Amino acid sequence: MVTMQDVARAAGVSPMTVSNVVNARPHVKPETKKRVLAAINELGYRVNAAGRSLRTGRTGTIGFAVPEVDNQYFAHLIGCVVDEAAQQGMRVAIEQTDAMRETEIEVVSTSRNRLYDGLLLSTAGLTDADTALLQVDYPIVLLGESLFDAPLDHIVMPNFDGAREATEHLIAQGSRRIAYLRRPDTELDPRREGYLEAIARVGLEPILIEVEGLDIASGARAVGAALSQGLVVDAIAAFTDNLAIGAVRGAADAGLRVPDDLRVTGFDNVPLAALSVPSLTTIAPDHSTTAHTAVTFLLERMAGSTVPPRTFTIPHTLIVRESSTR
Amino acid sequence: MVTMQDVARAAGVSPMTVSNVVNARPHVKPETKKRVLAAINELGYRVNAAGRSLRTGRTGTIGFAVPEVDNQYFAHLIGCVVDEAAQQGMRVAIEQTDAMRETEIEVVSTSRNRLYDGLLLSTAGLTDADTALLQVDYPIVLLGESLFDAPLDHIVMPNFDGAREATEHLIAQGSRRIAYLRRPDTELDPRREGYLEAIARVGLEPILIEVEGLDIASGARAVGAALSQGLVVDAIAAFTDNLAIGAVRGAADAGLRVPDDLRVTGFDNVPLAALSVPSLTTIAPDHSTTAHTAVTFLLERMAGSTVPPRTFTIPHTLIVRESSTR
DNA sequence: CTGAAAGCGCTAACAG
DNA sequence: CTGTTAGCGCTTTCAG
Repeated sequence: MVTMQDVARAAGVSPMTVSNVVNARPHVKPETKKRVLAAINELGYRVNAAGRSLRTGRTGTIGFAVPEVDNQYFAHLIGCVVDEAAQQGMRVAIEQTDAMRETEIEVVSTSRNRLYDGLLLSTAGLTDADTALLQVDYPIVLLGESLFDAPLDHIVMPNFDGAREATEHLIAQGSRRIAYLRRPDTELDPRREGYLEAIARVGLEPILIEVEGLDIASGARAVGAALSQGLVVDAIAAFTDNLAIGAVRGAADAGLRVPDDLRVTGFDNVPLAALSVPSLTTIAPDHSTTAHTAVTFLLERMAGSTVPPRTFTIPHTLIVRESSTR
Repeated sequence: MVTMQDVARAAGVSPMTVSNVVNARPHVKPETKKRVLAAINELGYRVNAAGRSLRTGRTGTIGFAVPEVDNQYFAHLIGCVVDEAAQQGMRVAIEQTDAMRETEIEVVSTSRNRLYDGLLLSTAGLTDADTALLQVDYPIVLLGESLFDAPLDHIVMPNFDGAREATEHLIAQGSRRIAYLRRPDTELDPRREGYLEAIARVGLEPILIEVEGLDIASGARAVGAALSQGLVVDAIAAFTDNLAIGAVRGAADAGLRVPDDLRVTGFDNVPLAALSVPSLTTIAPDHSTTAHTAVTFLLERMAGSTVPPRTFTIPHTLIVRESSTR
């Protein structure tokens, strides 16, 4: 391995000068700089990130822990975060937690994290009881659900309002038997609360269908099973776009067509939502604003900011497409 | 920051003993070990990855460079690779290259890579002329297209055979005006060659539709435009599932229904393929075998293997679904 | 079974 | 503008 020492020797300067050149610091005579660069090229020198990190205490990498990479919503968000971070000169390492509390805790607390200058944590499994675990000596920004309050910056989805608006839209379209396709495993779901509020406001009967997982197949199975068991509904508000797309498939399996027999709405506005057949009515959070705000908050903390923890609610719009209109 | 020194002092042992405990090495008296673990817990000690890396020369992280994270196919493959690597005790950092040659070169050659013990490179922009750039002092395994031959392990897609089989399937279904939805920017496309072979074998006329990008929207636009300009086809073999799903959308925009008016096949078998409406006939490469083989090859190289470069062709099957059958 | 010494590659602080 | 010194936290080596 070629070290700074080697380059310094070859160029007839000190390692410090090589360091100055490599880090583009001012006050290096052009002539010297040229000699150093030539030596770097000739020897094929690359700075050793471990040495630099050990010295500076920074790695230039932020971690991004997501429940699942293979999920339209997170895949898209990862793309946005990677772009945003790259603009600010940071790399992003992805950690997959499988939405499991243990894995999330492991990501936060094990040595792994020392490879990161900060962590974006899209948590799905942690609860109020775990907030103490989030008190670590590097910055964390929480992303996604707003299920508990740790003293950390927090980017939250417009869960309650978004789900309420989607449900109101279905009501306005004329649906009266509106089911909510609910996530499993948690009693705390602001989107369900939003749905329930809209339903209660006009005196309709709430109908809940529970899925096993958050993938498309789970949505298809749950809706297919419910319909074939004789459940009568004329609309479904799904917890996510993925589930909504699965619901369309499940309806097809039960011989129902969307939107003719059944209106469907999603949540997330993943890229596919605009392009599936039928295209999907959904709540669209602004993904790039999300990524931008999350990365900015984190970098500010990494730079030492001590302003009180902030909560940023992602702006959203209802996008009406084919799946809910006739 | 708590260091090994601190722990050693607190436990009344030497740093070396702490190291031995942390790394689960044998020959530490149980009693000593208990004392050390207690101190670690009390002080909240975490090993510093930079220090360890600097000393050992390894980081425990492999890089995975993909053209695009926000792409069904790669998102799914990333999930498989992360799982596979985790089983082997490795972390995965994702690099996004946007399929650009410059970015791919940057990933390979800049200092960034020193953070990785090895690199999985799913290349899309490099050509024969660039193979010299891939001669670096850490292992690289190439993934995906087989457009050039570098002296490296290479996992290749069953491009030619897969596309030929998909096209033959469309012919067997009765289609006679079969278009190939081709990727942009490259003259080298083994999938197109497979399509052309199948077409030529039965004396049909080849029809090529070119897309601008590889996302769903591009497929929709290209097919929608071609059909509305009067192109008459009764089947489309698409370069990828993404494009196929877009093609279904584009056909709908032009008033055609799949499979009634138009048969469609894809390539990749992304999770959505089974769950879209209509479900998508496609070539299914074995993703988990892909991930397993890629990670295994890379770890073998990292362990010092010097066997000649290997080429592994991913096994595949044709999965017939609704989009191509009436 | 445990410890002492040395050094991995880099850069902060200061001196010249 | 350039060099010297020192040390970041860890583990390898070898001695006890």
